[in-house]
Amino acid sequence: MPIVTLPDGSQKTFDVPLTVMQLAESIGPGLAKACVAGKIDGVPVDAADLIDHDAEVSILTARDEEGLDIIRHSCAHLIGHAVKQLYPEARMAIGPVIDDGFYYDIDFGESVTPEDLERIESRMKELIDHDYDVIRDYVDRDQAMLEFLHRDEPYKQEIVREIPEGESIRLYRHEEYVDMCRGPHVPNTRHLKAFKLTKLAGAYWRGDASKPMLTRLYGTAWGDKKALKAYVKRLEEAEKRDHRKLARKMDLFHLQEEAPGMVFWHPNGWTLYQALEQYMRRVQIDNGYQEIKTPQVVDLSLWKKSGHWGHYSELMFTTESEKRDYAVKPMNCPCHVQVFNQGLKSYRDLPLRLAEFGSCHRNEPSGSLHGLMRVRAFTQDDAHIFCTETQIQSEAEAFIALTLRVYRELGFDDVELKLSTRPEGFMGEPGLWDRAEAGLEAALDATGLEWELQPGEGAFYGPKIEFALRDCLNRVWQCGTLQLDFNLPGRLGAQFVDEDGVRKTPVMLHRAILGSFERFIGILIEHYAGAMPLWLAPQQAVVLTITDAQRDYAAALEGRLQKVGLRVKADLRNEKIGFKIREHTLQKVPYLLVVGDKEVGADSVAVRTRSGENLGTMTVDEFIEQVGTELG
RNA sequence: GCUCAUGUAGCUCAGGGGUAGAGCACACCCUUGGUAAGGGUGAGGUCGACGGUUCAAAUCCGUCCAUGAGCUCCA
Repeated sequence: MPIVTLPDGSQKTFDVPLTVMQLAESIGPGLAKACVAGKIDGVPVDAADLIDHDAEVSILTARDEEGLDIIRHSCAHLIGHAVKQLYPEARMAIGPVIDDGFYYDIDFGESVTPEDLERIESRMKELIDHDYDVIRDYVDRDQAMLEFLHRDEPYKQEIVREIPEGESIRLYRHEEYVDMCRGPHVPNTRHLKAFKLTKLAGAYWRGDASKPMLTRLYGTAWGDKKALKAYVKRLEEAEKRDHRKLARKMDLFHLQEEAPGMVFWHPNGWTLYQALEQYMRRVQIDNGYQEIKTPQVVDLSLWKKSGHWGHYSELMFTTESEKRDYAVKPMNCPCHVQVFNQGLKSYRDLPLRLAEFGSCHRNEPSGSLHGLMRVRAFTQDDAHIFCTETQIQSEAEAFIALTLRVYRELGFDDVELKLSTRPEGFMGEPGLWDRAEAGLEAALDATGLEWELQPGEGAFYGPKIEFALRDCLNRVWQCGTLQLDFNLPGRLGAQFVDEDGVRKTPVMLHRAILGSFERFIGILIEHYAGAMPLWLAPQQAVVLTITDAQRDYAAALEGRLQKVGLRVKADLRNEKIGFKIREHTLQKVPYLLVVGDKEVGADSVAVRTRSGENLGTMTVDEFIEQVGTELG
């Protein structure tokens, strides 16, 4: 006699246990039709699952985020159904849900082309039109193993083997195809009509590069075709923000074959870069950092001593001269320790904060290069803080606060914070790690923001905090970082004389706010879709003449505005004003200053913004004052 | 590094076994026009590189390089 409590608080009493679907039917035929699954006391269940006790039950439909995920998950199974019909030799691995969609990793035993993807999608659509019911079976481990032995599915067998004995396993039958899954899944394929296979790629089995590479088929699925269409449209719009495309349009930088992963900055891009660097320099000076500069090329012996050669020799550029081997620096830390090591340091010198806009080279794997986001030559806004163990906490707190402030000022409120703690085989005494990790946790909690714990992901020499931002396609990129280091100072002989007169080894904090200028600028471009804030815009204003009669006035105005520090150019070309406005609007120049005979006579400009807003006519002094206020 | 795809004019792209095409950009001329593309003429290409097949390769095949998507990696 289950009493069912619905999400709106109403209750229904039934004489006998009933399925979720039967409950939906009792509420209304529309809901039954839309029902993809349910939740009993918060636990997602199949529509075919039984409600046999008093419970809070909700019906999931495509309108619920969870309902959508179920549709996506079922689409993955549908891939399996179609693939096994078309490619009986294919071996199915795993097919989970991801943001906006799903994928399936499959071992086809042959290469798969985009044409195959179309074929598979067509077959999936045919199968959907069967409107067949998805049948769910509960089996034990032996039965599941038998099923996948019969079907010769080695990857599924491997998964079954890892499921604890005695646990009930759910099999989902799609006509002749069977998949194994925690579920829940849709009761019928008619719920899967709004899907699309989007791309195909390679992916290692178990995410392990030493294991076979499988073919991953990606897809997206939605509650209805309208939502699918809107998603595709959204994606297209997002791709227009791609920093590589905008860089070409705005003439910011380029990359070319002869220097893969290394940036050729153009005047516009370098202006933006410089504006950002000046800003960061100011931030560092105001926060107790001292700027230094260290060599690009350093004898290999230092990299051996620091341990980097042992770990990263493959990824380092090397050179040789007069029978000495050198490496192009892949990071700044060992050099900063050299600066610290000059002269005997006292505890009174700590914390000592050394900053460098450090140019580094890493020979990243060719396949990982990605526009400005992943390059081989980059400049970090790097700094190392040498301090005592007791200073770690306050330094970490100050750094996190500073980083979040900088991000806010650059327009980012949505930052992903992660804490990575000790891995297996960590170095140093456990007590030190305990205190350090607790300190970082407390510092993160103090921000009041959500953060993610990544247990075991820290470096062997210390825990770390990461600050990550997202690009136009929602891909996550690590930017800021704070990394504790209990190893390097000792290795490279850094010492200070403590209060008690004893020489001790300082703790070192590696930290960067932007991470690298390259990556951060890439993120900035996509974040603003090229329309940079006034202070970062390569060109802040442009003077547009209507006819040649205003050439002298425009040229003089250009000089006058440059003199007050604005980045301004005059466009004196013999073109129609509409043409010039279009061009500079597309270039995302914040202010377009139109001058015709009327303005010449009144020492004024007609101001239009890149967003198309007409601010009307104002005197040149008024304009200067206005942008001065805006720039702060 | 791995899987798949792509590489043709400065850019965006079409074409495709018989030695190249469009739009925009560029140059020159006309036009002097008040808020998102005025008109005309012209110049511009070893079709990513190197091999192979062929009477003939930009086109077909192979290798390499770069780029894109994803995987792995990222001190």
